[in-house]
Amino acid sequence: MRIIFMGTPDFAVPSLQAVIDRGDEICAVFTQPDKPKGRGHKLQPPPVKELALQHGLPVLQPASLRDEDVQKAIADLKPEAIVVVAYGKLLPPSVLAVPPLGCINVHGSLLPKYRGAAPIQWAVINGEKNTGVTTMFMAKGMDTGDMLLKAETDIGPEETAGELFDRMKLIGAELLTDTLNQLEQGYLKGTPQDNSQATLAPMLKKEMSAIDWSKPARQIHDQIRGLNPWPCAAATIDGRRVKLLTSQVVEGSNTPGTVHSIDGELLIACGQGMLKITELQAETGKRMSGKNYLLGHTIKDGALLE
RNA sequence: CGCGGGGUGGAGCAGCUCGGUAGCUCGUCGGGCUCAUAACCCGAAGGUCGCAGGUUCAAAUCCUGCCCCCGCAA
Repeated sequence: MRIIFMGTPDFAVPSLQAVIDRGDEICAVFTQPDKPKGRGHKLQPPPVKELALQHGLPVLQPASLRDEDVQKAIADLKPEAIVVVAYGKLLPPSVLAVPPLGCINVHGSLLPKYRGAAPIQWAVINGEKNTGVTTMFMAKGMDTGDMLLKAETDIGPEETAGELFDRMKLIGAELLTDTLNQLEQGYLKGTPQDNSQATLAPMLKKEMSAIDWSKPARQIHDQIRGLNPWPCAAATIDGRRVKLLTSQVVEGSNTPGTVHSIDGELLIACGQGMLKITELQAETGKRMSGKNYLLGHTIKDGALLE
């Protein structure tokens, strides 16, 4: 099949690999422009670009798809299908109309739930027991198109969004392969979404890292693992900003926000139950266990801010 | 030249400003003690203080260069 692939981050890499492995004719790979990243603000290529270049695929990085020249270029490529995986840009209607087989998207949720930019993280934050990947035909709205195939997966009670991400990008790649295979054979049809069941999973914001310790430990635990690895739930201990990376819900109770050192473990009282901080990272430090943190940082029993 | 923090026995930290005995918590090993406890007590092993130069009678500490790690920001 003659395909244009559009994608940007790590999540899209296995999907691009899957298309490559299928032996499709990839006439172009669209990805976001290189951006200054990391210390030193060096320009860094998106992961998808790196893989594309390794395979000698033509890479295009337009700032916008609304540009008429860009749209014409896409049309001139005459793709049979456009595959979009976490591209990060909206496709205008004129682009959606280009490929005869349609624009196929890989989305990290069981649609119509969790439409939007951060479906995986929100599923964890909300304490969902399972989630999945959906492939669909793209339509005008945000993740509103007709659904093609789904693959479910359980969410572990301690699993972080990052870990789930790493699993789901592989599931997504497999599902994409199945979807393309079946589309090629011509018997796969889209199923409309039940809009009444739709929920939104908007982009995460840094402000979400603040913890309300009056909430039940369970909820805070979900917040911590859902925001890991970015932006990460954070607390201020002795005036130092500390990211809380992983945790466990334990028995106990005290004024919400109170810090305790019990059995050498770092515990924080919540509105209901307590939270054992199993892994954290201080401002300038490496990530380490709560135990190790306590070895080098004397913490008096006291309240936490933020 | 985006801003900033850090590399010290196995782990996490202090010491560096005001150069001169290697410190703390934990772990490890040996011994003791208790009905018991995240136990406790006594003792021991274990460190090229990231690397290389420089200043000095003397450098973990001051100066220079390099390597590695990390936070912010994006």
